[in-house]
Formats: sequence, structure tokens, C-alpha cells
Amino acid sequence: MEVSCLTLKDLISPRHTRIDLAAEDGENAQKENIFDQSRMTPKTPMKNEPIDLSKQKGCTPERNPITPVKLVDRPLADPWTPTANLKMLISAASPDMRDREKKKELFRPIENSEQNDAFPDSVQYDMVDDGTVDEFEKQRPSRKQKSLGLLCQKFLARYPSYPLSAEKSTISLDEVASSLGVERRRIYDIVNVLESLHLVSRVAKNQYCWHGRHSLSQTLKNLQEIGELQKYEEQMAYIQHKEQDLEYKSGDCKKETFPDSQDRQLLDFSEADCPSAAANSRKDKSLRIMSQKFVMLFLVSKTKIVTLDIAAKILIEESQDAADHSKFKTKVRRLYDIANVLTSLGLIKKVHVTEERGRKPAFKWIGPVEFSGNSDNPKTDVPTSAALPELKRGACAQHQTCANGKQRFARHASFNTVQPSEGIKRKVSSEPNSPHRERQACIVGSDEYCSKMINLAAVCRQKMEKDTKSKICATETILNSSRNPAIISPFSVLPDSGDSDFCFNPLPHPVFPVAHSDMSHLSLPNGMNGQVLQTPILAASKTENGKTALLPNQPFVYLPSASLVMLCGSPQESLSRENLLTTEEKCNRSPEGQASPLKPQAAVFAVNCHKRSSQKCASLSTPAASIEPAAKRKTMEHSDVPLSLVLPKKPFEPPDVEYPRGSNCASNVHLGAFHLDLGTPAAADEAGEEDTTKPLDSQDQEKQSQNRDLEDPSQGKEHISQENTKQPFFPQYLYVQPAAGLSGFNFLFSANQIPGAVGLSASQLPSLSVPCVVVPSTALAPFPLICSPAITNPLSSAPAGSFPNTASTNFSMPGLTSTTPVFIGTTAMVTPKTSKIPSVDPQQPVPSAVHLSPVFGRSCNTVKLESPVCTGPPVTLLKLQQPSAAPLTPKSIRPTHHEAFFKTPGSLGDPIAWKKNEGNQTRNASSVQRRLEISSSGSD
DNA sequence: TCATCCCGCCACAAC
DNA sequence: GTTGTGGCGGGATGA
Repeated sequence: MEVSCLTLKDLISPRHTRIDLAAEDGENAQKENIFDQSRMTPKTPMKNEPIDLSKQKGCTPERNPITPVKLVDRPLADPWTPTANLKMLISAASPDMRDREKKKELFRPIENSEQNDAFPDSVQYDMVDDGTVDEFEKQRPSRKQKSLGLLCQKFLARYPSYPLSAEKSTISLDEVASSLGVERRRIYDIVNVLESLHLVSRVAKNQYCWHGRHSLSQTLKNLQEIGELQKYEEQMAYIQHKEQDLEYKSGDCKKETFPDSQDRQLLDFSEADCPSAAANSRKDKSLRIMSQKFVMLFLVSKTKIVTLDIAAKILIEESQDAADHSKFKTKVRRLYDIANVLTSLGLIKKVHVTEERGRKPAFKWIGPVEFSGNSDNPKTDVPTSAALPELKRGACAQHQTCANGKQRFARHASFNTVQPSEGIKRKVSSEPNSPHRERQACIVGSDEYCSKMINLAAVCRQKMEKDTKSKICATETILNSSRNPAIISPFSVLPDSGDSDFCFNPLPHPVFPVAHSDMSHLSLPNGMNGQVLQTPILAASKTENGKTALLPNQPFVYLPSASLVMLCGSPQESLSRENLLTTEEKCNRSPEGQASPLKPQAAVFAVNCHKRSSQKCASLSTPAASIEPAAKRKTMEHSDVPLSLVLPKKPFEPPDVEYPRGSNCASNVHLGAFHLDLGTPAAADEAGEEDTTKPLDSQDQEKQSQNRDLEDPSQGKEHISQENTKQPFFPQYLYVQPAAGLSGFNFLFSANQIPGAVGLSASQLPSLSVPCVVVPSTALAPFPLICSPAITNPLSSAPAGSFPNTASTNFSMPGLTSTTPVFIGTTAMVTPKTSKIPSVDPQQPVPSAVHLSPVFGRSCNTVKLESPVCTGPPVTLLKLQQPSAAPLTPKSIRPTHHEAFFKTPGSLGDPIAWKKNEGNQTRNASSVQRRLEISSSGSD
């Protein structure tokens, strides 16, 4: 938006200037001006008047100034299209033009084109004749000036970001193209991307309707949910790991399970169900869909950073396209196109991720992370079905058809990345916003694919709901999950595929000790989330009574805030965990295991969180996931720009896999599952099938993985950290993801913990009577409160039921703003070790706190985040990779309450945001395993 | 050399 | 058959 605004100004100004100049200045200027006008009127009188323009103009201030001119310009452009470029160039050659243009550099290209067009050929030619050609060439708009991004900005400048309903204007591609002096083809590129976000919709041939950003939030929200269902995060993590592995191996990596799964999905979507495979295939490849998927990657990503190569790989996989290099290159090209538009929209920005290999181009999501009610009310704002291009196109219908056919899919593969099914749609529809959602669903998934995804989400939700209803079941499931790694499998989305569609559902709720109610919300609809959370928490809770009671063990209660992630570890926890473990014996809480789990756990959490997408639960999921994710996020945020992602070469799976059994079998399980998932990120879904279907295997795998982890001392830094985490004690700490913009990580340490480790002195922090130390908000991103269960008062956020113990005392703190994080922990909860956690030292071995520790362990992986965003010094983030079992499951917490209280500007936002975060985090968790070093050069 | 991505051919779909 | 769409990748540009 902002960008666009700026752009608009710029654009406008230039023109104005021109105009003014023309009028004021000399004739030279006049030429241009004259041109424009003359052109406008004469050439395209028709065009000039286009409704769009007029409307647009009227609508926004920007327009006001601009539009009029533009109108004029447009007409001019029209005629010229064929030679517009040439003319423009020529015109550019003119000194006057140059000067002016120089001033206007940014917009020049377009303007020039327009203006140039205006100039009489004679003039241009003259210029050329004069030998200005050289100059012309010199001035010839540079490639940058012609960039799609710039073009898009100009395009956006023409329309108000938030047009009044009445204002909705139609967009004539021809006009726009002519006015902008570009080929229509270029406009298609822009419009397709905009359409994917529902900023515009196709009305008719060559006609699009401008909707503005009203529905953007909703669209993003939907995309996020879908992305979570898709397990994109996991996929990304998987791919990253794969890459790393490959690097190791230097071998070729061919698609692994993951891809396959995706491919399958794709196939299913595009071909199987769809009537016209060809059409579908084409649609699947459409820029619009790619754009949506690309956006999903961001929304799901914990770090909010997506590298082009990974995105391309994911897209390729999904599209079933051969992974051959050419395809990859093509995808990357397309992604550049999309990225340019998204950048112009101010949704992403380019950054560089430094990996072991080197620097990789990447993009960071700078758009809204949380999608709360949204300004865009989908309901109101959302463009009507008519507006939805896709719908118009009948995509919905197709989807439906497909969906129907695929329902099974959803169920079977339900876990597969996306399998939309009728159920999903239903769900969507069923949701509060049903109407809206449906649309969106259609919209989002313009393709069947999308619809399927939606369906899946819906299904997940339903299941989630069911699960919530049958918490008991959940507990059981949890137990089972603990037993069966498979169930826990991160991708659990499907986990139960075999069983029920979403086994995890139950888990989530029960899992989160916090408040079920809340938790339930939080609880990830998806098995993943739920699972993750469950693992740690659940175990605890279960052990306790099956109550979802907040983990007594857990020192802290996680308050759902997108930004926050809290990890708790404490001896107690360990105990509880042990209890859990006992239950989980299966999990094998190997001594080590406990610690190790972190990674997986984190991942798991993340995963779980993700899945919940459909539900608001997402927020819940986030919590768990949030832990790691949060870190990641922070890292990401911090590192707005250049990020160095160091991924542990080792397949994160095993390493991660280490299940901190100790903490919780469940967690472990989850982890394991997660690993599995990681192993087959994309496959996760499928894997889900396999894994889920093969719980035993998965379990075994998990165990193995755990064992591996344990075994693998090396497992990398992460391991170390994890191992640390393994330590019986869980460091209690709270990780707060910085809200967007937050630079540093926020850690919450228990008072017991050694603040020093963190560098924060307890004294410095305002200490609540609570044992926990509060970290300065400044350093910390704003985050929600966290309470240790120990505290008697149940957190407000936490459902009382869930956390009987939790002290809510502080929570209510109205004063707390997102910015002011408050942590409450029971000292008891905190173990000295916990101090480690805060461990600034990423490497510091984190006691393998059962739940939390694991996270730390990983988190320990120092992630250097330089978040450009972060004003603060670059922060080394510890990857909180896993919120190990313990972790709280802030997710569960998710309760709206929390939100209300804590909503912080950035983080808190919607449960969805949570979900996102969670999802991201969880997914990132996989990545977490890897080190994520983000060196973001400064803030952007 | 590599990242970026403009450009326009051309296939497919919609009239 | 014409026009609208948009996939695709060659190859230019810039760092």
C-alpha cells in the first residue's frame, strides 16, 4: 500500500510536474504537455474517458491529481502502442525530457512512454535525427525503469488502495497498457498477480475490476490457512534440508518423497478431478496460482522469508513438473515476476539469504502477518463472486466438481498437503464467514487445487472441532500419539489419516494444558499442530489427569500472541514430563532423548500449529509452533534483508528427530512425526498417508530418529542445543516473536534462570513478584504475557480450566501492551538450567528440558538474525526450535482472550496470525533444525 | 559470471 | 478466423 502510495505520489507528481512544467516552462515542456493533452483528447478521446479512469480519479486523492492527467495520457498511449516504446525512447532522447525524467526517474519509464507517445512523431524523429539517438539510448529507460515492479507501481498508482464501493473502477487492459506504455502482456502479468490477491477481478475481456485492498486481509488469511493445510512450511523445510543434504552429498537430489506427494496432489488436483486436464494444467501453472502459492509460502513461513529456489521447487513439485533445470529456471522467472508485483504491493521485499552455499535471493514478507477482522471484511468488502475472477471463470464450479471427486482425497490423503475436498469447502462455507469464505475459497483456490485445499481446511476444521468436542479422545489420541509416533507425525494433519481424518485434533486441545477452551481454539485443527502441542503439553497434562490442565510442569503459560512464544522448562516440568514420559515410555525418553526432542518438537509444534489453519485454533498452534517459529520469525524480521540461513546440512529430520522423549513422549512422537514430515515435507501430506497410515513405521522412525538424534552427537549445532534441551531441566524461557518490526527476540526468563546468560539482569527487568524475569520490552518485541502454571492464578488467557494453576494474576494486566511483555513464571518452574535457555548462547546446551528445552536446544542454534527490521543490534537468535513437548502450547491458549489482551499491534493479531506464526514456526521448526542464520543487513 | 527479468513468440481459449 | 490470455524461455542487462 504504502509503496503504492508513494508510487502514486511520485507518479502523480511527475506528471503534474510535467504538466506544470509544460504550462509554466517553456514550450519544450509544452510539447510534452501538449502532447499529452492533445494526444489524449484527440487520439483517445474514447479511452480518455474510460470509466475506470474517471472513477479512479475521483476516488482517491491520488487519483484526483493524477487521474485527470492520466486520462489524457492514456488516450495518447493508445494510439501508440505499437511503437510506443520506440517513441518513448525517442522522446526520452530529448533533453527536456531527460531533465524532467531525471527528476522523475522512477516513474520515467512509464511516464516517458506515455509522454513520449504524446510527442509527435516528428519531434521524436527530429530528436533522433539530431543524433540524439545516442543520447536517446543513454536515456533510454534502463531495464530497471521498465521493470515489472515499477510498472506495477504505476499501475497501482492509478487506483485507490481502498476504493469506495462506489468507486470500483473497471480496468481496461488496453488502456492501461497504452497509458503505461507497455504491452498488454505486461499488464497481464500484473493483473494476474493482483487477481490472485483479489485486488482485481476479471470482469470481461480485457476488462478487470479494481477492488483494492479491502479483501486483501481476508485473502491472505485464506491463503495462510490453505498454506498451512498444504504444509508448505514443512515442505520448505524439507526442501531446505534436502538441499543441505544434497550439498553434503553433492549428490543429486531428486525429488524425494516430498515432491512426490506434492506431485500426487497436483495430479490429483489438476488432472484427476478436473475435467480438462489440459486446462487445469495450464491453470496450475498460471501466474495467478503461482502467486497465491508463493504468498502462501510466506504466510506459512515462520521466518517469513522465502527463497526463490525453494519456492520454485515447491511450485515445481506441486505442478508435477519435472524438476529439470529448465523448469526450475522458468519457475524462478515467473516468481520474479510475481515478486515484483508483490513488492510493489508492499507485501514483500527482497532480501538475501546467506546459506552455507552462499547468498541466495529471497523475499521477505513485510505485509500483514495477522489478519484480524480486517479492514477488509470479506463479507462486506470482499468482492462479490462476480468480482472474483476465478469464480467468474467458473473456477469455483470446477473446484466443486473436483472437490467432490476429491473428497476422498481429503480424507485419505487428507493429510496430504492439500487435498481439498468437499468437506473443506463445506467447512469454509460453514465458517462464520462462510459466504465469504466460499468465495475466497473459490477465489483463493481459483483452481480446483485451491478449492481442494479449502476443502481440506474445512475438513481439518471439522475434525478439529470434533476433536475439541471429544477432548477425551484427544487425550487418548495424544496418548496414542505418544505411543504412536505416526500419529504424532507432524504432518499429522493427516496423521490419523488412517484413523480419523484428524487425529491430531483431539490432541491439540487436550494437549494444551493451558485452557482447553482456549486451547481448543489453539489446538491445531490439524493434527500437526495439535500433535505437536500435544506432545509436550499433552503428555504432561495427560499424565496429570488427563486433564488438559495446564502443564503443571510448564512454568509458563503461553499466551497466545502471534509474537510470543514461550517455552517453559522446569524441573517440574521434567517431572510432569516424566510422568508423561512414563506414559510415553514408548517415546523412549531416553535420557538424551528428552533433550533432543527439541528440534523435532519445535518442528512439531510448528507443524501442528500450521495445520490448524482452518480453525482459529491456528492461534493455538502458533503458540507451540510459535516457540520456534517465533524465534525464526524474529530472526526473520530482524533480518529483513540479507539473511543468512544456515541450514544444518544434516537432514534435519533425524537430528531433529531426536525426541526429547524425556520430556514427553508425545512430544517426541510429534517430533518424530515431524521429522517424518520433514523428511517428506511435501510428502508430509502423502507421508501423512504413509506415515500416518503407517503409524507404526512412523513411530519407529521417530524412535529411530530420536535415537539418531541421541546418537548423533553431531547432529549439529542443533543437536547440541537440543541435547542441551534434553537436559532434564527445561529452561524456562519465553520466546517472543517480535512483532513485525520487532527487532530482537524476546526471551522470558524465569527469575530463577540466569538472566545474566541472557544478558538481561533480572533487576533490569521489571520483575513481577513472579519468579520470572521480564525482559525489557524494548529488547523484546512486544509480546503477550506468559504465566507459569505454577502461578496460581490461571491466566486469563488460559482457560481457567486448562490451567488451574496458572496464575492469571498478571495477565489481566491491562497495561500490558503488546509492547510490554509480561512473563510470569513460577520460580519453581524455572530451573537454573532454564537460564541457559534464555541462553543467549544459542549453543549453550539447553537442558533438555523436556518440553521446552528441546526447543532451546535447537533454538540454541544460534540464529543470527539481523533483522533489518530490528532496530536493535542484530540479534543472535537462538532457535527455539522446539518447543519441545513442553512447550507450551501456547497454541492451545490461543483463546481469543489472549488476543484481546495481548494483541499487540503486530504480533497478536488474529488467531490466524497465530496460526500463521505457528505454522510458520512449526514449519520452520524443520528449518529450525537447521540453523537459521539470518544476517539481515540492516533493516530495510 | 550470475542474478534478474524484459520481451515477444506462440499455444490455447474464448469469442 | 480473430482476439484474448498467458506460458514460456531466449537472451539482454546490470551487478
